[in-house]
This record gives sequence, structure tokens and C-alpha cells, in this order.
Amino acid sequence: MKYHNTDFYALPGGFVRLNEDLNTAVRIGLKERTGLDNIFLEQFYTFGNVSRFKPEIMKQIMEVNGGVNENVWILERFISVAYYALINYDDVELTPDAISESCDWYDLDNLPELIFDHKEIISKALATLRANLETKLMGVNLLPPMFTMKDLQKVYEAILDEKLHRGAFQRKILSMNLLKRHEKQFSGAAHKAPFLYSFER
Amino acid sequence: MKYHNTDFYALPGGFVRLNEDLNTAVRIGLKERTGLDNIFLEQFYTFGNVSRFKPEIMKQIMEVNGGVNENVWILERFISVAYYALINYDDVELTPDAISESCDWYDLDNLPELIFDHKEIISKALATLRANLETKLMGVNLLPPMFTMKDLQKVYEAILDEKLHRGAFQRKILSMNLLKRHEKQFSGAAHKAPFLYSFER
DNA sequence: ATTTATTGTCTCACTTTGTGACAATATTAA
DNA sequence: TTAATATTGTCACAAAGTGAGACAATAAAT
Repeated sequence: MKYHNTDFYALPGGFVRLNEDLNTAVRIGLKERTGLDNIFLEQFYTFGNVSRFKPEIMKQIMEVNGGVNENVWILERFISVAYYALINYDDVELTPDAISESCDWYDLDNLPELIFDHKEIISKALATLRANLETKLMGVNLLPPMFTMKDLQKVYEAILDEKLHRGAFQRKILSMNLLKRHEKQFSGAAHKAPFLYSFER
Repeated sequence: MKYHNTDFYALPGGFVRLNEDLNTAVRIGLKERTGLDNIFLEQFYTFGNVSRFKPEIMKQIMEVNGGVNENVWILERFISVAYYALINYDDVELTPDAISESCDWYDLDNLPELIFDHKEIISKALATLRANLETKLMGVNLLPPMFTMKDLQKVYEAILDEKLHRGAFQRKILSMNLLKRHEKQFSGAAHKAPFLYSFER
């Protein structure tokens, strides 16, 4: 997200209310930004260094948004519990919050400069996601209800940032017995039609 | 730890000061309880449900320890960032904090009943440790500087709670090239003396 | 000198993984 | 109608990894 009238970019985030579950706060924040419910979310790290906080930046942001009078607490040091979500790009309607002028997708290799330690947060998210990819589920939420093996392979290749061997990938995924195979679609392309799969079980 | 004049058992923990790094706070707490510095520590989850907090219990504990007047904040809901450490049992001098009457080791299969969600915290710690055992390091801090392959295998078997095949274990560990082999010790036992290893590299 | 327990290593079978090959097939081109 | 093209599902084979037992080596006790 980009804050109003600044050059500050940041990951979307929020605060946990005194009487609110941490996970609930995260889901509410996600819903506000994306409109999505029931999304796969994983907490991966809690960032708690004092040095990660820069009150000057926070002050600048708040001043553009009407001053800091009522919200003195926002100028104090805070600790951030970070989550990543797996979201289907196309399902999302991105909505900035009150103090931001935009909320957008950015390619990993084309990120704007981010405030605080948000770049590091992204690195850690990606590392955790890659490490979990083998054990945990797969393209849930990232794919439509029905998808081809190639679609799924592309998800894996995007996350791992490497090419996978087609035959081995198919063999491995099918051996997990997590996918249900459906009727073929006639895709309209000039080749054999692929099976469709879903995550049902 | 067991709190003074109660039947409440809890994991050791502490609070993060306003101007203190999260990781520093954890290391200080660990040092206070164990006397140990420079220990392998891994953050594994942040517990933030409102329901995990039971003010009645906290009140009881504080009343036995001189009332709650000055420490009203301790009766409010809090969020816990959980870490596990790998520690050599023998290096430790356990020291309870001011409000506890004991700080002790308990076998996993002989735990006292714990307050709040501390049982769940242990489960999650163990699950994370087991999952990381393959990828991450191994018995650092859990073993003396020099140890035998059998010592190391026992650490793995304790953590995983299963027997491992001796030959396969040795082959796998050695193939990691993380151990330095030293001179044999003459152990005094009635059999071939084992090599000694260290984690140096 | 013999026995006993444990170690270091090897071999064999079995499983998993990487790689290319093949036929099948939906569409386009000839 | 036939041939060409691209991609799919599957298999075969080699390479690598894993589980299990076997065997000689050896430190101490008998």
C-alpha cells in the first residue's frame, strides 16, 4: 500500500483490539483489503526488534492524515505478527485503508522500496512458504475450483522460482491422493485435452 | 514453574519492555532461569486468542504474591510469542522467578497440569522441533563439545520418540558433512571405542 | 586366550526421484 | 480428408536415497 501524499510503501497491516483474537484481527484486515473470507492464512514470524520502528516516518504519515493528537499510541514502538495468505489474484478487489491512497499487487522482482523492515518480512514469508510447500497443501485458494495439472505446476514453479519436470511433478502430486480427477474439458487448444482436478477429497 | 502457594504450573515466560528487543527479552529470561547464554533459540508461534487468558487465575497468583495494586496491566489480556531452546540438561542451574516457588524439568510424558494454553504451546513446540529436525541443525547445545555418534542418535530418538536404525543414521549424518571427527576416546567400556565428533567445521 | 558388547562399514533389496520417450488426441494447416 | 503441431498421460530406465541385516574390528572382562 502507498500512504497518502508520501512516497512510503508498506505491507498491509493493522492492530489487534484489546478484546480481539489475533487471528480474527488478521482475517478482518484481510477481508477489508481484499474482500475475501475463508482464506488460507499462515503465521510465519513475529518481528519485535526496537530498531524496526521509525517514529519519524510514522509521524510524517499521520501528519498528512490529520495529525497525531488522538493517536499518540501509534507513535510508540510496536511488535508485528506476520502472516501470509494464499489468494487467487482474480478473486480480489483491492481496497486501500483510510490513510493510504492505493493498495496494489507488485511482482516480487519489481517491488517498490518499503518502509521499516517490510522487505525482510517478505523475504521471510517467501522462505517459509517455500519450505512448507512440500509438506503443506498446495494451490488451494490460488486456483479456481477446477484446474489442470499444468495450472498447479505453474503455481509451484512461481512460488519456487524454478522449472519442474512435468512427468515427475504429475507423479508426485497424484501419489499424494489429494486431488480428485474430473471429466476432461475440451479446451479449444490444438492438442490433447487435459484432465481437470479439484482439491475435494 | 510452580507459583507460590498455588497448584498452578506454567511455562517460564516474561514480558517485553517498551524499549527492549523481543529476542533480547527472551534471552534475558532464559538466562535468568537457566544461567545460560548463547543458546539456540527458535520462535515457533505467537498465541493471541483472547480466550487463552484467564484473569481469575492471574489474580489468584498475584494475590499470593502481595496483591495486584501496582500491576493492573498484568490482569489484562496478553499475547505470547513462544520460543523453544535446545539446552544441555547438565549445564543448567534452574532458578525460579520471584513469584514462583520452583522451576524444574518434567518429562513430556509426566507433565503436571498447566495453566492457560501452555499444554498446547508445548505440543506446538514439539511439532515444530520435529519438523525442523531434518532440515535444521541437530544436537547443538544438547551435547557436550565432543560426543559420539550414539550420543547424537539418542538426541534424535528422544526428540522424535522413535528408534532409528544405527547404520542408516550414521550414514545420513556423516553425509551432511557437518561433523568433524576426532581421535577415539578409550571409553573404558568392554567394546570397540567409538569416534568422537564435534560440530565444528 | 576367550568371551562379550559395541563400533564402523558394507552389501543387498527396496523405494524414490530425474529424465527422456512414446502413443494419444484436439485443433489447425494443407 | 490427410498431415502437421502442440500438449497430454503414462511408462521405462537410470540414478540416488533408505531400511535392514551382516561382518570384521576392538576394548575390556573373564
